[in-house]
Amino acid sequence: MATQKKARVTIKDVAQLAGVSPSTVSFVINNVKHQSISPETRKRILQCADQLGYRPHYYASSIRNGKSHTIGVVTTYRVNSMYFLDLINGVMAETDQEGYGVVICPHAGKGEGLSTSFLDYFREGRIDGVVFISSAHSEEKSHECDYISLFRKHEIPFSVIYGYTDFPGVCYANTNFYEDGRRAARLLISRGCQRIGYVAALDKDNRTPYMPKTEQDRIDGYIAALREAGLSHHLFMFPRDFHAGDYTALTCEVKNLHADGFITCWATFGLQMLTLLREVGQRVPEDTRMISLDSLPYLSHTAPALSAMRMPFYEMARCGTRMLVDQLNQRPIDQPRMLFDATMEERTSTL
Amino acid sequence: MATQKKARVTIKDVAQLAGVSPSTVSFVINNVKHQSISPETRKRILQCADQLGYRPHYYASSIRNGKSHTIGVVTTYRVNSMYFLDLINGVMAETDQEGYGVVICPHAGKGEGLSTSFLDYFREGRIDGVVFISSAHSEEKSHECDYISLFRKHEIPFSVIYGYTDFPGVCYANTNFYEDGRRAARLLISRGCQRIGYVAALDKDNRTPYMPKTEQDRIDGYIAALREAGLSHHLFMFPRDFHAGDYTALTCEVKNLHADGFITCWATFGLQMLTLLREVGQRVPEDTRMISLDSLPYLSHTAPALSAMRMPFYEMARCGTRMLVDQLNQRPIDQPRMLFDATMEERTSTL
DNA sequence: GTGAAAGCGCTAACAA
DNA sequence: TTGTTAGCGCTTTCAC
Repeated sequence: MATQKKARVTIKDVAQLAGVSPSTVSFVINNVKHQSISPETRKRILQCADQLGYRPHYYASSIRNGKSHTIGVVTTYRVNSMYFLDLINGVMAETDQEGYGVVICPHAGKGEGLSTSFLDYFREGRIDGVVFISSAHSEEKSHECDYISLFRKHEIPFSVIYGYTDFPGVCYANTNFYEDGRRAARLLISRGCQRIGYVAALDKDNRTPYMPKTEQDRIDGYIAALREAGLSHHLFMFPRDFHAGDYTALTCEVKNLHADGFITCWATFGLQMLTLLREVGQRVPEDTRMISLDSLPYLSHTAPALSAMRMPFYEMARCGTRMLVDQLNQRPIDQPRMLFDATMEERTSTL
Repeated sequence: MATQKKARVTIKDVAQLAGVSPSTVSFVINNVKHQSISPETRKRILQCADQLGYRPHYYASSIRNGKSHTIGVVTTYRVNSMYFLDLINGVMAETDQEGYGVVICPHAGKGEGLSTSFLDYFREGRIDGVVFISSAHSEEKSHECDYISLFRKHEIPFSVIYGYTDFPGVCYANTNFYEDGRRAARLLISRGCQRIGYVAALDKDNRTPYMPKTEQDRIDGYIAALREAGLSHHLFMFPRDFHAGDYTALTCEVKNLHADGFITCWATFGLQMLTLLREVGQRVPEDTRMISLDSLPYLSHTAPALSAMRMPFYEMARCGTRMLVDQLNQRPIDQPRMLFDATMEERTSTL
């Protein structure tokens, strides 16, 4: 005779083995308050459950108490940004602790426009709420609003991570862009820099400045720090991937400034600037110091190693997730608008 | 009076609106074979469902037919490797198509040792099977076996991605390390290189060679390519992050070889080698060409831009997921041992 | 071609 | 302190 298909161990099996009713087992397993259980019974039940390797069927209990105990992660962009690693880790750190599950709501189709898979997930009872990962520093301005109105229309609990809108009653876990710019500038100043340039980006058309509010915030912070120190500011707008094209004009610009410090809006710009400075014979950090306002995972291996501000994605994700879970459990949220600072990763380029 | 809490739309609601019984709705929604439904009824039901925004409760149907229609992703390491992005995208590309959900089985605790959260997930009926993401190229040798025996012991369907074991009856989606080494070498040869060095890594102790089977495979491929071309091989063993310490000895070694081409086992090594070569006055790619056997994001911004082999994590994940889903649906698996080639990302350093 | 009813595994109000 | 029982929303056999 063939091996019997190993059947699921149910609450009934445990009840039978322990000689009690299923409900008693349920009470014990779930540690129900206001339900007294004699110590012996409790112990016996726990033992039996253990012995049989019993685990409550997640879906069955979910269906009964009307909560999936799972949250959905919704992203505006496809899941290919490096930030996503920190984000997912942050989300999971919090959900693990709270006994929630996580599912990533997939981007239907090619990925343009807003993806509404979360809506199906919600209506199918697979998620109780959404951690919405926005994209404060990118162009897709309008989408955050669209998503938020969808959440509201369908009464889906949610929190926003890395967002740029500012709706009352909505929970945000954001980055403190102003402080990032300010701290980077202060670091350079503390290293003795006097002429500090800020390298920002042109838009994809290589003409108009790429200036979302977040970038403006950083620049404001940079300017504020310089002003405090009695220094004047110098703003450059460089095309993306300028190193791929002809950038002699930019080289002149940079030379003319005689800067002894640079802040770049992105690490990719920082890398390109390092090359540019080497080409014009300026040593980093001896002649010119440099720090970028976001980070990459291998900056310690560039030459010189590029200092950077690591964006606080892990922290934002934890916080945003916690706020969502608090909502789901009707716990009060003390501070619905949280700002996180980047972490300074100081390396050779600012020593 | 307060707004009524918006209740879930159930199959009963649809049935009522359409003037039929719940079972009929179920038949229509699930497109049940061998159950004839009059065209008018079908149409009416579909309309009503649409009108009410009905979506079947995922958990309720799962519980009825005994499948969660969800697969778990289990990783040996914590979710911080950059590979994870490609992996998760690959997994989801396949699951979306098949109507499966994905959950990431979290690493309990600090992350040492094997994490058994997947076991609970399985017993709780939250996942039907596991896509196991191993770590062929890392030290945690023993774990893959441990995981596999656990899967088997608990009769959990699974497939292995990026694995190094070779159990009969197990589905693998792996990288073709031998070919990677061979192709990299052939590229350099085709560019005219005659003296090609391979830079491998020492273990974390900085003494013993770090030589998992996968690394040996690459080196074998490299040697084979050189032999085909009548060239001899030159193997270096460098400590990790050698650039952080005193590496004058290594510099001499490199100089003495008078190499005109280098293959590095990792991109981080490639970056460090670029710096080292610049320091000894060798131009890349004019004097010496270089390619690394794994990739990093934004390598196009290093100077010179580093050529690399992008590991086929996306492809492996898709394939491994497909094999798992096939298992779950008792579909035959034509080829349980799949090998994928890396993608050549040619940049300045090998031009 | 359609409906009634049992039951998946679990929870919670109510009885005992 | 414990057991009985009626569902949660859905599927599926069987009867009509």
